[in-house]
Amino acid sequence: MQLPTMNSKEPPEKKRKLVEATVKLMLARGYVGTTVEDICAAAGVTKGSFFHYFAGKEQICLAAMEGWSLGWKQIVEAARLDEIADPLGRVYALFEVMANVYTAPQIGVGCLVGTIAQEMAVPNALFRAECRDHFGAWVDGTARLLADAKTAHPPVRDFDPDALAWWLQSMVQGTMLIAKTRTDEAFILNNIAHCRAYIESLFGTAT
Amino acid sequence: MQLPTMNSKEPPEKKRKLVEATVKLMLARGYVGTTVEDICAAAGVTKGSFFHYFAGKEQICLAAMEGWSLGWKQIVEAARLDEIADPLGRVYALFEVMANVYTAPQIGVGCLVGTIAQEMAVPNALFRAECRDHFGAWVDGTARLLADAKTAHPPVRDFDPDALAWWLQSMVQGTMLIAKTRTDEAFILNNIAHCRAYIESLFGTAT
Amino acid sequence: MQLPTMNSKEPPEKKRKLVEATVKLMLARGYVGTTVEDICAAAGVTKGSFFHYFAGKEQICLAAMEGWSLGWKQIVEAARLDEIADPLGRVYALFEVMANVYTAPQIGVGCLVGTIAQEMAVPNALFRAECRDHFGAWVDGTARLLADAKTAHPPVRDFDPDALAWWLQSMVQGTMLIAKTRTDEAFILNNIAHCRAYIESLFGTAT
Amino acid sequence: MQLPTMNSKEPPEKKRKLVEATVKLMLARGYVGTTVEDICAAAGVTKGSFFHYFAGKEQICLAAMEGWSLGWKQIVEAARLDEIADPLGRVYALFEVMANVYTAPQIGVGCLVGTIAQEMAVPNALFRAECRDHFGAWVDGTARLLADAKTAHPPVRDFDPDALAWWLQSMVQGTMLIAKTRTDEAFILNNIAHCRAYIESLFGTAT
DNA sequence: ACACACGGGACCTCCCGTTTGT
DNA sequence: ACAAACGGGAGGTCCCGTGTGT
Repeated sequence: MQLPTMNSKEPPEKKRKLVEATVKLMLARGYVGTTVEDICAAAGVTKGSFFHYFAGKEQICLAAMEGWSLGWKQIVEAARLDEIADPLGRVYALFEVMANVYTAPQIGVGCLVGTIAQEMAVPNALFRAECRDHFGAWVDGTARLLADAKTAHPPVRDFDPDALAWWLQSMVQGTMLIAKTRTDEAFILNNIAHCRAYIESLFGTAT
Repeated sequence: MQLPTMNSKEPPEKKRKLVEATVKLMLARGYVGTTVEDICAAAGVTKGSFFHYFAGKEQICLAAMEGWSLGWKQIVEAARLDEIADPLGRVYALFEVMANVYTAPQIGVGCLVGTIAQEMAVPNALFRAECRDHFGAWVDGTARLLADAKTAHPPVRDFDPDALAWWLQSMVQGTMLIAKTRTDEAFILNNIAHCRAYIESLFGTAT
Repeated sequence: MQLPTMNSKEPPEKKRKLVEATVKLMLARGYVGTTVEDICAAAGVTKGSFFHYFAGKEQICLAAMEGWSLGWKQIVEAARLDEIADPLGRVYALFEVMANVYTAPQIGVGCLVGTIAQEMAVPNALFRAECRDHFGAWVDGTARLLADAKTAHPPVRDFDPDALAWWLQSMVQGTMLIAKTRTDEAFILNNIAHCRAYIESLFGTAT
Repeated sequence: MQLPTMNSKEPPEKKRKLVEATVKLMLARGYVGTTVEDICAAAGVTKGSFFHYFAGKEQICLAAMEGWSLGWKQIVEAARLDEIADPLGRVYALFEVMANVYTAPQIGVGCLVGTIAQEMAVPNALFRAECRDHFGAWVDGTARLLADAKTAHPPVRDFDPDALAWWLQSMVQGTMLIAKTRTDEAFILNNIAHCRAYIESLFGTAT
């Protein structure tokens, strides 16, 4: 007898490879431009396996977005923001994390959720909702940081944490989008710096 | 009887219709997701005519982006920013223009150049360069406004007009992207307000 | 119920059918004049299957030429020329074989390699090389027979076996070409007779 | 008032250019592989003119074959074979002419009639007949030379002038075909030499 | 769990010839 | 005589998903 997967809790190797390949490919070529066969080839898997694990392209894309969000969540968690005493410091630390990740050579430039949203949000209601939720989750986290900062440091200019978090997310998405057309990472750092400067101006901590 | 084109200088009616349809469709479905057949159907033109005017999908897309940029240029020109005495007022007026256009029910939400960039910038070098140039043109115009404002009003916090313009363009792109997943236009107005607030903080004109 | 392929070593039935149909159709209509749809219809196969087995029209054409050459090789081998004691007799026997095949109602008149060469050798480097090699293989075999004959029977007029073999192949190709415009097989036999007469004159065996 | 064509007897410049382009292109790419637009572009003419002079692709191809045959006729006539006293010498002189033309860099390698025949003789009855006639015309001329030679020099081995001429034409076609896959002109000269050697053997004039 | 033959259809490209106008 | 817009349709490619068997 043969043991299919040692740890029945972990997703099978092939399934993981497929999702990884999907993330990488769709990040670069978008949803429609990525074919199931491309994904299989990149994952070193046959189509038979693909359709064993996923009902179709749509499903693996959803899984890839889920994986993407989870990955970011882990990156942020790994930064141990909660160990930073000053709530406003946590916000600035988040900027640091983004600066580090976005300028490091990873799977590729861009945000998978944003890429899918741009292409599929209008024609496909499911993707629209899913992307909105992923954006929303990120925004919720950021809004919480901002709200905490606001509580700790009365801002010189009032703001709605939620609205500001959406604004920040917009900035992130726009930066990732334009970064696809440029090579210099100075642009990314510059954008982050301006965002930080704005936050500082709100809290009156500008030097 | 119908006259094909009275004025031989103007592009033929059908060609214009094709470009318009391309803008509208690609804005919503992206490049790959938009079919030449869709474009022809939307423009009320046969495929035979399509290939009479354009060498292929790529070419009509480039033409569509050109048209998109031109359209924006005309909108901004129509706003007669140069009639505003205060250079900084011109910057704020530009925000007004964007706010008006983005919240008006036009061809659809989003930016065509950004949509193409997201999907095609990585896999297609031609599109990458073209999108970069379109972004660059918009940025140049904005940077000029900012530079003029800087000359007229010494900022309380120094900034590079060019870098700030790229930051603003990123904001625009990110906002358009996320707007595809949301229905409320308050979000767009909120983002613009935050940008304006940042500019105000730079010039020390915040109330 | 039908078993797809019993012997996993043999190429699938459908693949073989496709190659056969390609040979037959391209022989008659040439490369460009033969459509993939025609091939599929003639083979009783769907286009989906076609592209499962072949990357494109070019590939199936190469396979068809390969099959054509292989078929001729088998025909010649079946003639058991090596059992003929006199090397010169083998040459004459080869003429017999050609006469038999060319006048028998087979898949159609003509040579597939020659047909493709005529149409594709100039514009397509791959086909040019491939056709040259197929011609070369046939020529090599014939040249060997001629060299053996020369060793056994000192010719009254010297000749280069290789050059003579190329001359013979030219004759074969020209005959097949012109045969496409004529219906009488006497023409083919007449051409072969003249070639044989020339060989006889070289060896001084003319009656 | 404007004179369309000075000499109303000569075909218009554009018409001639079209035929020339057709010859050149179809020689290289065959009939189906040559598009009307290609021809127009190569001739520096618009499609409007094309369809003014020719009813369609088929017609210009027929004209091109006619022109090709006429060209050869003129080349042979220019050789002034009739000024050669010995009829057999005329035959050998014809070989010289062919050797000169085929090894000179002309419009391209190959025979237009043979190229069209290979591709179109089977599926298109009109082309089949036309090609057969063009071949026949060449064969008739050669057969006459051979018949004259036979009258003047009793051959050591009898032959039918007509059948021998067809055999020679086959050789010519096969040589042109294979030449498309090779670059060395030595091959062409070698083939002609073998043909001449055979004729010599028939007349007993071999050295 | 996985491999692969297979089907149906969509998409881009482009071609031939006509129509319309100069 | 010539130029160009235009139409209809076909051809090559390829893609997603299913079925069948191991």
